[in-house]
Amino acid sequence: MIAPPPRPPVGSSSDAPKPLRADARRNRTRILDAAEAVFSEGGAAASTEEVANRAGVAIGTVFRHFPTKTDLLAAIMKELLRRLTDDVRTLDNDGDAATGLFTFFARMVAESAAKRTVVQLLADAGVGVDLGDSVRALQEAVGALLARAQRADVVRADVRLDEVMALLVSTCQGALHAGWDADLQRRTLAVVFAGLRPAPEGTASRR
Amino acid sequence: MIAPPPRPPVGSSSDAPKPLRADARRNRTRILDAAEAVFSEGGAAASTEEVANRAGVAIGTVFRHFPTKTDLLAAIMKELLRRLTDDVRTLDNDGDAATGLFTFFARMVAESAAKRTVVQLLADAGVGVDLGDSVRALQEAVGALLARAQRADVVRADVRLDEVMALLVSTCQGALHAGWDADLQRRTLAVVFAGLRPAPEGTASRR
Amino acid sequence: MIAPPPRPPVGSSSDAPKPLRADARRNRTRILDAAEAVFSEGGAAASTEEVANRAGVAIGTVFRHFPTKTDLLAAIMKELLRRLTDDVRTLDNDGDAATGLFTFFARMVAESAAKRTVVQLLADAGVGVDLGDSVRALQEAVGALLARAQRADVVRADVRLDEVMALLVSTCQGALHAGWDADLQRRTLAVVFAGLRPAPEGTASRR
Amino acid sequence: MIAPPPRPPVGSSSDAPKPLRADARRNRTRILDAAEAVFSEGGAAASTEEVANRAGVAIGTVFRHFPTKTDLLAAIMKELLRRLTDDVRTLDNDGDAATGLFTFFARMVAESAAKRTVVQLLADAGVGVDLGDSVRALQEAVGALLARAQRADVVRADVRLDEVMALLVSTCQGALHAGWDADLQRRTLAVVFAGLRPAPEGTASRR
DNA sequence: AATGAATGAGAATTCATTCAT
DNA sequence: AATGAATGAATTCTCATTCAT
Repeated sequence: MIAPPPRPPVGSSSDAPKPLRADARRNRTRILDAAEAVFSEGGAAASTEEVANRAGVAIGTVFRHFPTKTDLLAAIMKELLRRLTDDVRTLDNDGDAATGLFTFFARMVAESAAKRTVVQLLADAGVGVDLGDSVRALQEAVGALLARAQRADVVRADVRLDEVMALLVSTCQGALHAGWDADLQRRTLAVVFAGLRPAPEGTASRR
Repeated sequence: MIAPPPRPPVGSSSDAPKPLRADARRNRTRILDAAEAVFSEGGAAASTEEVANRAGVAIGTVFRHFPTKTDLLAAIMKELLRRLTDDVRTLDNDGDAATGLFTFFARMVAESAAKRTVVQLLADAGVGVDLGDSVRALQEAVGALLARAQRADVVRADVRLDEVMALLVSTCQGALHAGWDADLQRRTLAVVFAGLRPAPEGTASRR
Repeated sequence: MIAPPPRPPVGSSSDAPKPLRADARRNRTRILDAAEAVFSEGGAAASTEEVANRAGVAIGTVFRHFPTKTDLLAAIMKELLRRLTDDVRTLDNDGDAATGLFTFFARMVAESAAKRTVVQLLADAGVGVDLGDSVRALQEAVGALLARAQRADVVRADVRLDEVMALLVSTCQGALHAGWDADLQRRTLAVVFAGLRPAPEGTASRR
Repeated sequence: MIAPPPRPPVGSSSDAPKPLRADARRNRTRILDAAEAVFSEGGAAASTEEVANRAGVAIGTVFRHFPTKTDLLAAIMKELLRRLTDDVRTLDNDGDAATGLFTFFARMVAESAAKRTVVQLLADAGVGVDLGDSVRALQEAVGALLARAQRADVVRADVRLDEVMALLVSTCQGALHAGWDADLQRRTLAVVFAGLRPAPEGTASRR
């Protein structure tokens, strides 16, 4: 007579992290790792079967942990966003208001260049994956970094979080194209960073 | 008077634009138009059948003109790149060295925001599609624009074509994400443009 | 720019019987025949692949003709209902008002006993398959038969089409159970028929 | 006082109701209840996992009690048949020879209409489920009821148990189709009952 | 005995591509 | 050249059943 617990809606924020059996937790991790690798290489179009192979589990196991492919994609991306957010917060607490934002920006772009993950996934499968909270968390963390940078007067006061995020995402997305070597990365960021810095004394910034 | 079949352009693999029957040429055009629309809406994952439907031809006809789906994708993108290249050249011949590069940049980003085409395709199917010549042509055209802008002293002398293209692609890719309204577009570009402009007199640009 | 003709909704009554190519029509027939056989034997749970094998076509061909398994089931059942309806109409036009209804009833039960088709399918997959028109057609045809039988005074006047159909379906469904040999069939129908006949003179039918 | 394990009924294949631990017996009951509910709602295609959920046990527990899904289905149906048989016997011992058979018939059909159980299951999974003894028991009980009804002269003498069972199963099966409301049920049964009653005096029943 | 994770064989469906008409 | 039917591999997802904990 007891109704079965309804499957939690995809992407819901109540990620009830109920304690898993040891083997289950081990597999979950393996699957996430495999998925990150597989989707990084092949984009969201890569097959779930390939993920299972790479993780060394049967296909059914993947689907037991992530009932749909979308759930799996969402899980990877949330994990990634969590790591990034932590990273930003650390930079924010570390000190050096002058470089925090730029450091993070550069670091994220570098990582994108190495792994297609973030961006490729955002571009491909972005639709239909609900990441709400995770994205917001990252945004707020970056917001703090930006505020500090502005207080330290290394970023123009009229720059808003909006466009910083936009530039960040854009540059990361760009970074995964063939031909972006470390040098191009540096030079591209140099332009962006120059654009963020305050125009010196008498210079009217033409917007 | 019918021109003799022109020698295939260097580096292209069998573009042989051999003379087509009138109906065939008409179909080719329709297919390209339909494909651009379909792939813009649904990404490279959209089906070739859908393209055929939209073009009002049978599926076989699509494959007669473009032996593989990849060929079709390549053709669309070449066509697009050609249009862009023409656009740049026009701007270059028009005059106003001071604004050409910025105008083109802004125009392309705006178009990206409206149609997913360029970027979506680059992101999705980029792999395996050979666009060599077309991309080079666009790059050279932009290069000319950049050179003029630098001569007019509205872009820093040490900025290279490389990073301009990188910024262009990145920003376009960013532009198709939800939430990029016209205002965000303007503010994001403002940062990039500010980054491209020469640092006024005594300011040392820290790179 | 021309929108593709939308796939007609499942079970819609506009079965646009557009002229098919010869091979396509041949395959369609083969598939329907195979499907009738396969689903008769294994119930609606039988696999579409099995249908394809039996029909001697590839699985894709089955799905080209019937976009979902449900469509295929609906098609079989409509076909069957059509045959039955024709059968009833013939009996209705033939003459002998006294026996028409009983003959049809018996014939249908006999057929059910031989092939599980009708009933099995109705029972299994009935849900979700829209047969509206086809069923109504059969019902009306039987209604005519019933009316004649009542005018000929071989069926009680107070019997309604409703319960005749109910008895028909029930008996057919029963007929496919193991153990229904011809004799049991005859005896079971005898009871039903006796129940339909008018109670003689002074007998009050206790309902 | 606990009864000793009864000797397994003749003809059954290893029903060995060996004494179970208290919790095991409780689980067995819960599983059976859950299974009846689940399969009634979703037909035999419903998943065993769903049964486990509804019963509040793990899937492994279900399979420990019933090694295959078929075993579980068989168990439900046996249980159901047992209840029905008890019901018939009670009616048989109760008195009122004139109405016993009709009452039971009507009651069973009504129950079918409410719960798909009996019939749906018979139709869906009937194949491969061995119910031998249980069915026989029900049949004998109904046979007794029939004999009494015939002795009381409310059922024709030439009606055999065979066809009574056939009518019963058929009508139950029919009863679960959509549209069988209480009224249709009554009218349909009225025809069947009229068919079972003796033809009054001078009327020759045409069989 | 119970638990619940893992397995892996299907099942339905899609789609690029081929080929007979 | 065009048509559109046929092909069949690939993909996502389900579920009965097994097995380690």
